Amino acid sequence: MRVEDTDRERSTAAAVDVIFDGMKWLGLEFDGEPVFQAQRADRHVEAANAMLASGGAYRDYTTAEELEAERTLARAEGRVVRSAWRDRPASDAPEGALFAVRLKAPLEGETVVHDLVKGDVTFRNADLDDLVILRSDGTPTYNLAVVVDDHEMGVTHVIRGDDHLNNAARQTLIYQALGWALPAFAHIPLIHGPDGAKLSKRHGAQAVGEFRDMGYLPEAMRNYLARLGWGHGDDELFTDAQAAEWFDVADVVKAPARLDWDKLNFVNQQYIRAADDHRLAALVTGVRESRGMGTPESQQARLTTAIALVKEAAHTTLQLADLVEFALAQRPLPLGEKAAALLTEETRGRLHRLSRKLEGHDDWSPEALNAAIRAFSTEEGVGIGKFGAALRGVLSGGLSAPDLASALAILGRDESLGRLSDAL
RNA sequence: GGUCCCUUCGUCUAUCGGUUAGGAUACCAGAUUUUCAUUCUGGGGAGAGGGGUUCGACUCCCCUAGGGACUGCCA
Repeated sequence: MRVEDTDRERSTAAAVDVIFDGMKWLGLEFDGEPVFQAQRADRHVEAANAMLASGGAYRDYTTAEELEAERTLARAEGRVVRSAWRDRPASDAPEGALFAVRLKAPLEGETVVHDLVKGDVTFRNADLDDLVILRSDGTPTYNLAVVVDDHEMGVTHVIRGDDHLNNAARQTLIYQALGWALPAFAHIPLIHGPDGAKLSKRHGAQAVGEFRDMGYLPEAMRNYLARLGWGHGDDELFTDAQAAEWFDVADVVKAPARLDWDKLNFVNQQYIRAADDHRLAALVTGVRESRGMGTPESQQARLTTAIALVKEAAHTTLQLADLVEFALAQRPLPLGEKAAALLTEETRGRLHRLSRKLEGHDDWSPEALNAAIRAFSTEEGVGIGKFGAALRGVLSGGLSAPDLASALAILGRDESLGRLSDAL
């Protein structure tokens, strides 16, 4: 684990925390202690000095204004930016002037990046500019730092977004200037938003933590994300172990994939079904808390029962919280307008008789209750539709609720009969 | 502008020269049903366009178009 924090401005403690939190939540663990790149600046500077000494780099005294002018000119001429100091003797340098250190890249020939995903990508060296490796304040830049750290940390595979494919060529030049062996490169496509625009850190970034807040399970995210840009036959749902066994960078798709909320929701639903009810209860309790709703310890058992009976309908834990809300509402429940309208004299009588029947009912399993409701319907000589909606309204207080038998089972005998008697 | 990358159903993908181009999701229809959902069954839906190479191209090559990345003393 390495935090690339060479940009001291952007890399705040909060920004770094987001990274660690996100990884921890996603369940992506790492070996050893994290390395903070900025703390290895001395090593990076040493490498830059070595390049300076061997002629692989040069001091650039160009001012910001001059650089800007050169940039416009270079663009107009359709060529890459070149510093005048590349070939000027350092003795020309103004006394005490600040300088940046640039890689002295070859002007001729070509550089080939052997990429595990994209294949061999060839760049003409003339199209590669002399990137800055040390800023005028003496701090190293990302491109130098990664090369030095990857080398010294023994990194064998550099797998990153394909927005770095161009950098791979220039970093290759740094490796060569330093006389180091290259790691294997694999540039994987970026993930785009549903509209096809790129989903990145600078454009309304979707930090992983946001998915947690939206009610997604980390294992569902792992599965969904793995399928974005990669496939293994017809397999859609698989474990981490299977993914690890099947995955090979070489199989990664070359084109960027779009994030599809519908499919993410479907995958998440599958994982919610498979998830442990107590774990889900804890998550739902958290969701309720963020909504300003408490879930007392005394309600936990009912919450867990409710989750077991309704979770198959939930795409997210947010929806799951909605689905169990009726079970945790406090008596007496307000009767919604619709439910009140359904409570005609006839229906009241019917629910009254049903209530008496349920009082004497021992088995409060959904199956038994379902049978009881059906039997009652037969006794009354009417379809369930005649009183089902009203019963639902009384039990749920207008909130969404599962089928009647499940709702009764979730609430339990006392609460169910209590809600009925409140309304009647 | 320049360099580089990419292009199979709406979306995610399978296919690695010979398939009725498969699956998932989404969508539509039907069934189930006490709301919503779930579940089940069925259905429509794709190789960007044009040239080659080949007995045969989604698969290989070229061109065009479209999309994207980079072009920073950011990462």
